Amino acid sequence: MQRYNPKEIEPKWAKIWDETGVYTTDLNSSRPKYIGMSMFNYPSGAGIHIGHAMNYTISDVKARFKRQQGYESYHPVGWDAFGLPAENYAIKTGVSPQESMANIIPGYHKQYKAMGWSNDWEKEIATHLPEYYKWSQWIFCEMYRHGLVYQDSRMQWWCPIDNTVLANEQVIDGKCWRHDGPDDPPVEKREIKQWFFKITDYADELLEATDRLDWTESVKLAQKNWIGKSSGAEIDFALENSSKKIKVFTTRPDTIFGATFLVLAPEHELVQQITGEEQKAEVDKYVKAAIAKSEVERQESKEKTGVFTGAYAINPANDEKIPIWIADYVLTGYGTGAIMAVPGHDQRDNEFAKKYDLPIIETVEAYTFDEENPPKKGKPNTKRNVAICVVKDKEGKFLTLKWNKLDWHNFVMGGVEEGEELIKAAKREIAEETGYTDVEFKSRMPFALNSVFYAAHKDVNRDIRVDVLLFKLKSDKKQEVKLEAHEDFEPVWIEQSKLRSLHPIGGLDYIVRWIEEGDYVYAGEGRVIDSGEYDGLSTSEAREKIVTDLEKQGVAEEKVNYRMRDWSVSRQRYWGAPIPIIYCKKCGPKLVPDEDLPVILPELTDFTPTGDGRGPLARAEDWLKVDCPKCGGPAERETDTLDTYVDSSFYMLRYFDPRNQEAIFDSKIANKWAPIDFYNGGDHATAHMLYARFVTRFLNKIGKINNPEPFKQFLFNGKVSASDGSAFSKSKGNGIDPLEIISQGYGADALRTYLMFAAPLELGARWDPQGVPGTYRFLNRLWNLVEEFAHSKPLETRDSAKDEILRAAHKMIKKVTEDIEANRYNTAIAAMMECVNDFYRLKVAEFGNNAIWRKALESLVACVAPFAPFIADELWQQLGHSSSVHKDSWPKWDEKYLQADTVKIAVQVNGKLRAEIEASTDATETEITKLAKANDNVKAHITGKKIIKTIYVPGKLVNLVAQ
RNA sequence: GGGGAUGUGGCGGAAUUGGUAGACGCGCUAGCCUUAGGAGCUAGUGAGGCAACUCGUGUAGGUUCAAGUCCUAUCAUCCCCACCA
Repeated sequence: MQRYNPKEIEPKWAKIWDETGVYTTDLNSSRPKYIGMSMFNYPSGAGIHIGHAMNYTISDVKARFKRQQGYESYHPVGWDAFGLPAENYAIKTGVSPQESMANIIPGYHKQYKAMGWSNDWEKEIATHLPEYYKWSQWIFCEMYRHGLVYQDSRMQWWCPIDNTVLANEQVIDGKCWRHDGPDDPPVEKREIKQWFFKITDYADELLEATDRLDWTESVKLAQKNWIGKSSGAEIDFALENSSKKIKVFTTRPDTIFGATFLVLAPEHELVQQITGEEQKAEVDKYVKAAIAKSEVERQESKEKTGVFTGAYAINPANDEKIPIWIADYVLTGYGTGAIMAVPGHDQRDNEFAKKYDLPIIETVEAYTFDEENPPKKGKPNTKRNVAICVVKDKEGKFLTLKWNKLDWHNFVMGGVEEGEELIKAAKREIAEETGYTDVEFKSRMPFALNSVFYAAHKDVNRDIRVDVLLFKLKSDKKQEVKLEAHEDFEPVWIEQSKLRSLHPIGGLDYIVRWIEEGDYVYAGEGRVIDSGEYDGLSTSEAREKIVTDLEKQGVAEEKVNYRMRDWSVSRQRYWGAPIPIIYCKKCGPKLVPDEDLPVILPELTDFTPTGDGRGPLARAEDWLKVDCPKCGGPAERETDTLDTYVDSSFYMLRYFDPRNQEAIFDSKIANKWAPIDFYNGGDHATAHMLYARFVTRFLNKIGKINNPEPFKQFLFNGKVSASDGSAFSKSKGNGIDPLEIISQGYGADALRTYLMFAAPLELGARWDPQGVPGTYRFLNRLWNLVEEFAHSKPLETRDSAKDEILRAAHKMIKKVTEDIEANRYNTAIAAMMECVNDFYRLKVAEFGNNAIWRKALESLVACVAPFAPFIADELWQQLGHSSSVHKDSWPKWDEKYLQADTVKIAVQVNGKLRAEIEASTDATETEITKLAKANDNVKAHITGKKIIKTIYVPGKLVNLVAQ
């Protein structure tokens, strides 16, 4: 018998797999296809880390599982080779990125193979090779030809260290993603001319299709938020004494009667024109300061600031004259860069109005609904005004009424008579019901509550309007309380913290929030008031009607806005695909003709950015000078390179046809292989995924591919964290090197199995130094089991434990098959461990070379194979196979073996477990109940009691309800 | 501020439709065995109690014959977005 020695068998099998090409995919195979992959790797000098080990093992297990099931399974591999780290390394050391990639990537080959990942190396891709980035450039051209590319000057994030433009997502907490240390400077803004992809043209369809994706829910949500669709209207506000107008975007046109001022972003184009002489100095100062500030600094100061322009606009809804302010809480890049401020129903406008003493008008009342007593159809409606009287004493306690026989405990409240003044009515109620007479009115909740409900005692629908008033108890002075016969209640003072436990009337939540927070801007839906002809409408009705009416006057239109901006693809850097554009003085910017693609990135010796906004490519003078493709005159190439997200937005499709020199891919092959069946990763869940979807949709539109979505299933897996729960980081030096774990003697199999076993994939494993030894022990037990079997004597007699062996094996097959399918790898491994334990227990009775044991062990080895491929192939061979376990070996389970003769039934008395009985599988309810009652312990608990109910759950439990 | 997720032994985590809480692994305890190893095998391991039994899934209520699971409130941790009108 041999001992389990991963150090010996793993390199052996890696070599065999390499030589025999087990993982080479036939893209034209007639088998059903399966393609599973993880986000491709950025090659760095450091080699793979534990996070890579996690990510690629997840997709590898999936691909191997399908390969064993008979699919033509494809686990592609590639390198996201362009990007800043290699370039910065070049700046530092003078080693060109081309050279460092050539040094680094072969090292990765060895590491990937040592991890046992079943990649198809024949189809390897790398984004920095001209044969690949030709297609990055081609996509740029194709988008250009379809009107999806434009050039514009924009204020852009600028990293003062790298001297380059940054994308929004590369700015983290106000600093460059690569320089986010405490001593690093914040990012700046600079105006730069750059190329954009019009992804916003696809915003709606990207959003609309998101719901149907089989993706991790949180990622879908992040995509939706990123797109950030909001529907509303653009409304023109005419300027007073001028023909000019200001266009605002709002999602709440229903609140237009509450719009008491306008606010423009400091960068708004009209600011200069409308500012009055008197205000000019101050406005200029404010605008200058706002522009100089980075957006991050603006966000840091939470306090709203702004200045009055001196100009007025006319509210088109009511012709009121309202002042125009500028403030930096209004962003220039969203909507029209101008808003109508509704301080009555918007938190931000409210803060601003309070600070600068601008009028606040409420035009929306809350509408609440009593779900327990919905209005009944056909009953008359009776309207009523009601006051809720919140009385607070000196100790901060609140006066409530508690009914003695009813389930009712709440504030003092009562009807307001016709023509009666609200505060007077409230005081009267307080005095009548509680006796307190010395109360002082403090404030009224800024919006009323409306509710329609069925009042059973009067058999009518009540339509009530509730005002909430706060009073202060000045003294304990009381009058005599004369209660009517049905009024059986008493006043109770309660703490503020107990307010939420009052009887749940509709709107209680608003009232408590108003009491707790002092002021509370109601931004919800409801009923419109003080809005002229629209009074009484619901906010959604008013929204529609107001926009329609304003549209008729030609001053409004419905409008959808997206938070998402167009995709800036220009980078002032060297290490990327050159943007295929030629600038001609005569003809302007022209595309490089397709036949001249790729535009090869020239070799340089100096990689530092020029610092003038142009990238290092400006230094390649020979390369720079070129003839204009249109007029043939002297021209210059674009010196910007493409954002690396462009390269990674289509790589998954390039895998379908990686060597094609004539096209990005052959549509026939792509249509067979798309979409990617399984994709996973622990980063880039928003931007990369959205860009990949955008580009795929584009290729679908131009007829290159049938499926508009690239990824059928996406699993956003968790990261591996250190044993104390913190993240691994270079600076802490607490990283785990997968190759070191392997070379320590545990092997890749034990490492892979541990990573997949430690936690659900979405959660991410926590590194436990004892974890790999644990899965190693499991593999070792499996090894010894098979070895012992292989060396055992033939067992002629029928196996006495046959049924149990088969049941253990088939239970395991079922669980593992279903769990891998559903991405529950941790419980799949647990099932295999359980099976090994079962086999150890069973082999005590009888173990030897017969068909049953052989079959059982074979299925176990096959199920282990996706997780621990090396040991599986070795043991598969031990079991007498000459072909690899990694193809067409997946076992099937048979339900008939899963049935046992007897089942254990739990017996409860009043819901408490009292016994466990064994009954035959086909026993009837009566038989089982009888058996249960016969149990001694059960007897002890039911004697002297009457069994009033028996609940029987077939095959599981009996619950005797005794009294 | 907004949105989302998660709270279960000493630890990582299991638990279809509500139906025996703690699968599996780590750690720990005891015993066995031996080529004395980073080994293997067997048994035990939520808490309290001699026991019957009682308590137990962040906290407080509720629904139910029965709640980790459903409802209400609340606390904590983590992640994402962050003045988007």
